[in-house]
Amino acid sequence: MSAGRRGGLADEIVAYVRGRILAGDMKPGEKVDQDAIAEALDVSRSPIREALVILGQEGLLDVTPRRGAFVASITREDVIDHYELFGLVSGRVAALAAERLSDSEISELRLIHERFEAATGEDHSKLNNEFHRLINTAASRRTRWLLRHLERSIPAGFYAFTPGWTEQAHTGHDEIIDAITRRDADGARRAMEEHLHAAGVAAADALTERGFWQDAS
Amino acid sequence: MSAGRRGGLADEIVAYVRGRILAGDMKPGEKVDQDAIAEALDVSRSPIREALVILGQEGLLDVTPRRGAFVASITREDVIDHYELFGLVSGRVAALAAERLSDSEISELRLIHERFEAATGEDHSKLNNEFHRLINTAASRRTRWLLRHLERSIPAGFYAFTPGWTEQAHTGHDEIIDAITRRDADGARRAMEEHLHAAGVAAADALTERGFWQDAS
DNA sequence: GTTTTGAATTTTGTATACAATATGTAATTC
DNA sequence: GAATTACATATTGTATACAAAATTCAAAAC
Repeated sequence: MSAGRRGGLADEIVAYVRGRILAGDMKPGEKVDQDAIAEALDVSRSPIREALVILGQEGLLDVTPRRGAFVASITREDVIDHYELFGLVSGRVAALAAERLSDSEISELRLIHERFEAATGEDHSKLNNEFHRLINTAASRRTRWLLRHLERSIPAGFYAFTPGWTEQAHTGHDEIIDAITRRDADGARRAMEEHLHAAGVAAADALTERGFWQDAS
Repeated sequence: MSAGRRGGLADEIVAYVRGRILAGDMKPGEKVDQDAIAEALDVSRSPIREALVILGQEGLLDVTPRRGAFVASITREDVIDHYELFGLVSGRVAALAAERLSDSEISELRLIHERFEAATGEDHSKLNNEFHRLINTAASRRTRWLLRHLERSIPAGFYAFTPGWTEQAHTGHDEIIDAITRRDADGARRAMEEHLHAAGVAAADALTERGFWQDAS
């Protein structure tokens, strides 16, 4: 950890380990060696242990008291299901948004949506975040808290926006906006649930691409 | 931490701090002093820091990089909302249970329910857990994972079964069982959502009783 | 040949030590 | 007198040290 970091090393280590797992670099069931990370990143085990605790809470690691941390054995079903749950909560929020968002907020949403359509590469992820974040302003504090957790937990909101998925996402956003504009709460819920289900499939496919799931050694 | 503990001190510290917060002993906004806990429990700061990370993830503490951990300012609305979300997920599981539980499992559920009715004091919490756990067998692995988190997070599943709440819980369970027996998925969902909403109100009231929310100093 | 047992080694968990930042207090300035 | 600055203190974050448990591997027993 070369840069003159002054605090919050654990967060960087979390990002590092999560990245390696999601990249398919560390396989499910594999042991996470604290000393190995310590050497790789040139840090002590203190912040590493805190990072492993966080990843354990997120569900990416199984942490057993005296045995250590292991990469969780996540199945395709887990990922699909995770997004389904994400959709359950997001759907409720979308329904609220259809009722509570002001007209000007809806205009802003549409603007973000149009920029998404025109955008390229990296920007898609950023604009996607903006899109969902604006909708989520309709949710309670606690709901937003839960969404944040679901988002960073497991393989959510990480995968690259591949050409195919970008197109699909655009269609999904389109339907969501339409329903919200119509003030159709139930339609917004359904559209959001379907959108996130599709996102789950896309995420699972992306993980398959990366050689996630199991070790073919 | 007198007993000859061999590993997993952090979990005990989590329980200790969470207990103190939920008991209204540590007030929202108050700083959590690592040294103070270290002295009180006679442990080093290493496991304490891991405990604070966990409690931060749970939402009971606000942890800021170089400033320390503070008791989160949880409002009554947060608690109500938390249970609402809990109900959203549990409701979906109840709907699944109405479709998927075998007849013998439903009989078992009814048995637990009858024991709950007859039970006294401490047993209510245990039987309540059994009741919900059996229903949750109908859920996917990931859903159970989320429920576990929602359950231990914030003030959920902690409060004492006061006479009034026990009665209310019994009524709620009754309706849930009826709907499941009728194989009425949507009815089970509604019954579960209502049950957990009532639980949220009960929890919020219990916290009020304990002098939670704010410091009247 | 397989299983069991028992040290040697590795790795985790906790404690302590040290460095850097934040906090609190008092003196100084306007 | 209020605000600001400089210094002293306290507290956090990270590194290192040490103790205990788990894993490994080889020798011995069956």
